[in-house]
Amino acid sequence: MTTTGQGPSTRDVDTGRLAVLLLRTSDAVRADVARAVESAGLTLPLARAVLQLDEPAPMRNLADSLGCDRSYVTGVADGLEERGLVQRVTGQDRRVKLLRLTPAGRDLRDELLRGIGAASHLLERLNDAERDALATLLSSMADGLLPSACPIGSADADCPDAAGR
Amino acid sequence: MTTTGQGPSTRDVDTGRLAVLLLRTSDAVRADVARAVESAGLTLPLARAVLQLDEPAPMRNLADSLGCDRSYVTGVADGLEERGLVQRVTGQDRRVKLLRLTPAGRDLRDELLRGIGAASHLLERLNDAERDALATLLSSMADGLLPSACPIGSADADCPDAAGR
DNA sequence: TATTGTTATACTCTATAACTATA
DNA sequence: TATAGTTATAGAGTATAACAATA
Repeated sequence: MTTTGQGPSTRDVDTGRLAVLLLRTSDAVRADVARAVESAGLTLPLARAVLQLDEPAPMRNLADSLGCDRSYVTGVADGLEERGLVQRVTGQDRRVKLLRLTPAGRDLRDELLRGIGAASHLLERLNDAERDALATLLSSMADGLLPSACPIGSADADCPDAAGR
Repeated sequence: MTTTGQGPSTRDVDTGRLAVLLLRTSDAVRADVARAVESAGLTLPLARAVLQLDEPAPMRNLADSLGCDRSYVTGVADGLEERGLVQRVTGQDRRVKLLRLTPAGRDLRDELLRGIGAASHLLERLNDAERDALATLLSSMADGLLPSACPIGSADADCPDAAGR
């Protein structure tokens, strides 16, 4: 794939092609995931929030890890609360609200993971070794992206000084 | 990454996690790409259309390969035509309109690829071998997705019976 | 009758700005 | 003064349905 030795900035062009290929592939995966998620009665954004909530997290944290604005998380939390999937829990810092999965929310999260896996047709084209390789590569890239919940060892329960903020 | 031997449907769960990781990573790449594209004066959808148009393609084909509706491509084509990046060319089947990059369009496409490559910070974390591996994996997955332009050897210029339709 | 591209319209996702309550 | 969450609103992206021209 990497076309070698064709002058300057060729490397950027190759990287550009790789980025475009990644977008194209991920769009198809996204469509697979969206189908699985909708058949579980959720929209994609709501589902992604549920999948992010392995641990209770301040809404602000969720906004960061979802890459969206705080205001958007309000609506997401409303939707999830209506469905009985999360609870808002006031933090020690009383400005903060943590989102915590209910038992129903945890069940749905597990079901979502299975459903998404079963519906991911594009990933089915890879054998076990290839999946491992892909996971490793993506992890290298994603390393450093903001994590879902609180950084380990945060001084108090509401993780006051999360990575970089 | 693949947690082995923990009961049934564990494989689906692992696949689900991989799909979620892919979405998360691709979102970050998308953000990188969007920045590069905007600094070239285009929106992301317009840019993706330009990048898809290595060869002139019927609008319907572009809709398929972009994974969107025909009606949306009308607006995309309008935007690109306004900027002098593409021309609409009536096909042999006179219902069909091909989108063809102008010289300015081709120049911009090349510039976009360079700009995107230079702005893809996440991909910069991979060395050459890792990029090749990623490209290979993504290609395996994307193989079979509808191609941008006409399938090679289409009977007449407007590729009447494109893959599967 | 079926298909291409177009138009008009509406919906979903998401951000911006201003507000409140804490800190 | 700065930050967390909320509200109201606006914008981007995209689809749906009905239509004209062509096959």
